[in-house]
Amino acid sequence: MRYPAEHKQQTRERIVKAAARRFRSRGSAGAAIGDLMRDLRLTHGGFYRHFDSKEDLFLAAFEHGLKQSRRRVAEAVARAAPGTELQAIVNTYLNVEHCDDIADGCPVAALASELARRPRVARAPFLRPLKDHIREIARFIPGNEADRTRKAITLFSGMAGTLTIARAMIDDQERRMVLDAAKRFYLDAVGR
Amino acid sequence: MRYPAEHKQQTRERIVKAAARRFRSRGSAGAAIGDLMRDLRLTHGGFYRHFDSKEDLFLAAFEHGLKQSRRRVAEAVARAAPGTELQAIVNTYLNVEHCDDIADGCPVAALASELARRPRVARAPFLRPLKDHIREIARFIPGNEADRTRKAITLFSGMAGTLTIARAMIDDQERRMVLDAAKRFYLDAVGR
DNA sequence: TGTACATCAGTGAACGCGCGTTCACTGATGTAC
DNA sequence: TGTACATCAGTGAACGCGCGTTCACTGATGTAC
Repeated sequence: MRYPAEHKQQTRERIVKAAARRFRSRGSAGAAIGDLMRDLRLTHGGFYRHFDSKEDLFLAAFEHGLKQSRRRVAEAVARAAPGTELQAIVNTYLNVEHCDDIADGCPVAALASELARRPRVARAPFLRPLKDHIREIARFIPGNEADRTRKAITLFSGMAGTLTIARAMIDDQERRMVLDAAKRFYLDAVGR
Repeated sequence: MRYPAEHKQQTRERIVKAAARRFRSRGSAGAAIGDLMRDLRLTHGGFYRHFDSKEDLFLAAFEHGLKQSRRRVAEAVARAAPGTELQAIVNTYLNVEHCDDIADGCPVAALASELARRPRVARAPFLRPLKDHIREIARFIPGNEADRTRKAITLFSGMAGTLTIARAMIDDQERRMVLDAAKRFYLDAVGR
């Protein structure tokens, strides 16, 4: 059967969205194309009308996840009182909801170690949007240009590491402690 | 053929050592038992004389990696002039050699996201030695007991996150920049 | 002291399963004439 | 205006491969008698 003009694009977006959740939750190796498509009421064969390979989808899913993150940051900044933007960013990242919601959480916290294992060439397209994201955070850090960038990447990668460790914790209270400790630490250190 | 008394224990250790390197380099899904054993001039069948399952080995490999890390920290502390232990720890972690040597590097930086995906019960044995490690770092942080622990876990998880991001970078100079920025940041923030 | 038997680390074939990818096919709609 | 053909998102069987795990077997050494 032939589908309306916009149909293909919509299907692609549905696949990317679902994949972005799945990859973050289970990792690349843990997320099977067949399962993904079945959940969308599609069959696995159709997948290759939209993507060249699983790796192709992985990139699209990572980009989608980063876009979500950037939107979250932008919203937090918009809601923040002038001068408190950076605190808002840290609060949006280091909280229990974000920690518990890996499926829709920061793709860097969920997938960076897998990214690091890919060959150099394969990493380039992942890094471009990642750097854009970091640049946006840098805007709200005091200091000169170079200083802001350095602090932004330290803050961002540090928060991602903390989120990952917090997710490995078993006890909910401990998880909260880890997140709160880092929150205070960064607000204190970067805001200075 | 029957082997000398100590032989089995030695073989087990060889497997754990090789696995600890392989898991960190390639992740759990990327490291196959067959390849691992072949590299050790053994056959895959023999593996199950030493371990119940791949997961069993994964735990042993993680513990081994953490032991390596703790030894490195202990050595850095021993070499450090009194009062500079914390700086020594940060310098030992956030440097290009550690960054380039994922196979023998911090297992938390390499494997924490995989750990976080395991079911709660499966995580407990991984967390025990991890907490010991963090407690050791806490010894060299100024402040009261609770404060030290909080700062130690923030520092450690933050550095692990930074190391992971640095490993994803393509440009060597950029990698160095990321590591140096974090080094300065943490020395400044924690030493205070 | 010598002999028969038990032990068990290691071997390698085999099993079963999951997964990424391919491919011939479907059939409703758009298009050319 | 009507008809024949092209298009192409989606289907589902099939392929090929890798991998974790099992299992019957090997054979040198330790042990019981």
